[in-house]
Amino acid sequence: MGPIGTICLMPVAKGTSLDPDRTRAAMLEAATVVFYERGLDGVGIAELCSSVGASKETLYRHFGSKDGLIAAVLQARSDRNNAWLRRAAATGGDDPAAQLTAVFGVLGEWFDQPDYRGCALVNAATQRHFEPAHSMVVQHLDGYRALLTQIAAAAGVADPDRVGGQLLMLLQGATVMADHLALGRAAADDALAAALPLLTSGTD
Amino acid sequence: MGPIGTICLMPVAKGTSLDPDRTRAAMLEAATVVFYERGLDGVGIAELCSSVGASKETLYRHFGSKDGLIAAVLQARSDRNNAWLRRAAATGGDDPAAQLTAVFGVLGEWFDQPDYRGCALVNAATQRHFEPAHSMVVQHLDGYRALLTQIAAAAGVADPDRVGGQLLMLLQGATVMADHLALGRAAADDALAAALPLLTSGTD
DNA sequence: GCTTGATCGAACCGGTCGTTACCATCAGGA
DNA sequence: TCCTGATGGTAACGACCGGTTCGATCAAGC
Repeated sequence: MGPIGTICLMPVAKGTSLDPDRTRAAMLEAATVVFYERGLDGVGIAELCSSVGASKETLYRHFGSKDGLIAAVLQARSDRNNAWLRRAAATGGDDPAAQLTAVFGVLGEWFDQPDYRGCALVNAATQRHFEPAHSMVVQHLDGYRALLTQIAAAAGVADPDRVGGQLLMLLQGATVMADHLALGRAAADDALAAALPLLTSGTD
Repeated sequence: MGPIGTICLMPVAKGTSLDPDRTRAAMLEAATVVFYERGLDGVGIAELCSSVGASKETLYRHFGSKDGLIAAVLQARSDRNNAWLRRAAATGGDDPAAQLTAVFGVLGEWFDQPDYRGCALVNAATQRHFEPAHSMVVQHLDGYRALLTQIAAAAGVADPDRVGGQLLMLLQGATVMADHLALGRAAADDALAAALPLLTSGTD
């Protein structure tokens, strides 16, 4: 397994700074990719720094510690993924079924990407090692659940909270199975097929 | 975080052997508990050995390496969990819905246990570090899926393979959510409620 | 009684890791 | 022009870990 590659930004010389926090952004992006691909313990600080052409001291000035870097990476990923799903749901207009279909549609696209490795937040919390991961994954999943509950409520189901949780179960189950069983978008399609009836079963 | 505690068996003196492979069983049980609780990298060989009162040499004679020990632990857990679900399904008699209810019933009991930490196989594959974990989790999930597909087929659904996969999604999603969101048996109940309609929707 | 083999305890090795410190360097502002 | 500050590079530190080896010890079988 070679070095990280392809992420190197910041072709600056010894003492240049080039941008106030462009360095921080480059580190965050490189860490996001490599932590997701190889796990939080699969890459060390030294390799991470050398891959972006930065020094350890710079990393520690920006993030304080490896855990601080991990927390920043996870927060960014959580925000981005939640925004993805919400933007997708918005394309469904006012139809809850269309919203749900759109959500599982982008999910399927994600599953098909060759570097798909499951949910970064859940993975990080699983390979726990530091505490913030737990509260971050809770916040992350609650963000998903809020969106799904909102869709369920718009569909007029009897118990939106419960249906929202069930939809999140299907989403997470598909995420896990697409990862370990390499199912690709088929996992999202099957999950959607199981999810759609939930929107209409308990309606009033 | 103190030592492992409470697992210590084998109160044997220096050169006694007490049992041919009782030592092996004790190591396997201690490793099963602590690997599940603290992660594969959360405990070292030295602590594991001292917790059961064994020496490193004995561990390496029995398992060859830490990865060998992990593989043995995961295989035992996979076999045991699959047997659990199959035994539960058997209590449902010939009624597929009753079988499914029984399966999610034992799942709920599991979720309620205070030391519940999700699926050990999936967790191990997530915090990858050695290759066998991947094929083992595939085999593990396929065992689950075979059972669920069989139930779906008995219910007479149009596409048992597809429904089996959807049921496995609900099972895995509930497993993940019960872990990180500490939902307990409610997760299994909600998953069952979403699963039962799948048995009757596409029947012929 | 002696041999065989399993075991413990301890030391040891090579490696990796996160973190800190120091230094030379260079850009930009006073 | 000089100072300030962010930077890259290097080295070192302390801790831990997986794995190996060795000697002492004791039970069991011939």
